[in-house]
Amino acid sequence: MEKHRSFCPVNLTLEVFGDKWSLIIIRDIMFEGKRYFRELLQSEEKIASNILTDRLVMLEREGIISKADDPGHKQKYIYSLTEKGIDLLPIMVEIGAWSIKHRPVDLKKHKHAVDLVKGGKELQKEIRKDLVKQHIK
Amino acid sequence: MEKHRSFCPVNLTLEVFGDKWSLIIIRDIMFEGKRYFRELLQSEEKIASNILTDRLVMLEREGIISKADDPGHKQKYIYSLTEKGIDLLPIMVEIGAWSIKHRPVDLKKHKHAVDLVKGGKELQKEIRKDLVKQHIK
DNA sequence: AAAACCAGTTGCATTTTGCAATTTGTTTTG
DNA sequence: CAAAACAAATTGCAAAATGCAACTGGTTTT
Repeated sequence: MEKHRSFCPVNLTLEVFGDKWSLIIIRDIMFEGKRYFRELLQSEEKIASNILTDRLVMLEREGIISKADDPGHKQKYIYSLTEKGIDLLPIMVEIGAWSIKHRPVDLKKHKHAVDLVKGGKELQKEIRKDLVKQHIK
Repeated sequence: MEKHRSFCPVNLTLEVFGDKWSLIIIRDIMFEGKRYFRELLQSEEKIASNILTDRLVMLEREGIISKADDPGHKQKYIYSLTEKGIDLLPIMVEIGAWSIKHRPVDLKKHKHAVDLVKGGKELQKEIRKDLVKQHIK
């Protein structure tokens, strides 16, 4: 039985990403190239394995990522972004822009984020193309 | 003593907005023209008064909104967006766009959101100007 | 003077999160 | 082949956040 607090666009997004971890996972898959549980566990912010499990299940249920067996390693799974997940790129970029302007971002450590924000729609389009290549089919 | 999980742009944004309510409040101030506690309490999603109090304090502490006495009503306070708050507009628009594309948004009820997304950067610039006029100085 | 309004506050039950240890099975190493 | 390391979780439990309803002290309206 699915239930929504409302059918407002902002709310419907918060119902998926309104927590401290979901977008961290998306960030690591999208920008750090992480594809495995163990890799995602290594985030700078130190996500706990039970939370990671919970979020991966939720993100898969919501159609934002997909999970597939790793060919050649029976107990490994590879996580991919779906198109719905890749479509989060513009949100991530705007979040980056706001954060760089208004929060104490470590600019040296996150130069790639600065570049992405400065790169505009053209760079975004390229990154999107790479993501599609890496994640979709 | 302030402490961050990391100095990544995405994380630093989540440290402020990584919950189910903060952006709902921003939405109501930004797009619904709400300025008072009682008005914000009337959100469609039914925020509880203690949560609202908590988030307004946090958002003010983070410099995203400001709180001022209402002239001519001793116990009323008026909440305004700061420039930092108004700068969230592009994030809200991208959230709206993603949600309209991928989540079960009620398009009839939220036609203004559809318009905003379709309006592009020009409309966004106008809305920004209105917000500055209404909220800053 | 009474009723309604205002911005919260309080108390308490439920839910979510955080952390460390453990589990079940699979690969790799010596 | 046996032992160690790796993989994706699961479990148990304490702490923090959330949700809900009732209440508070004061102000404005009727």
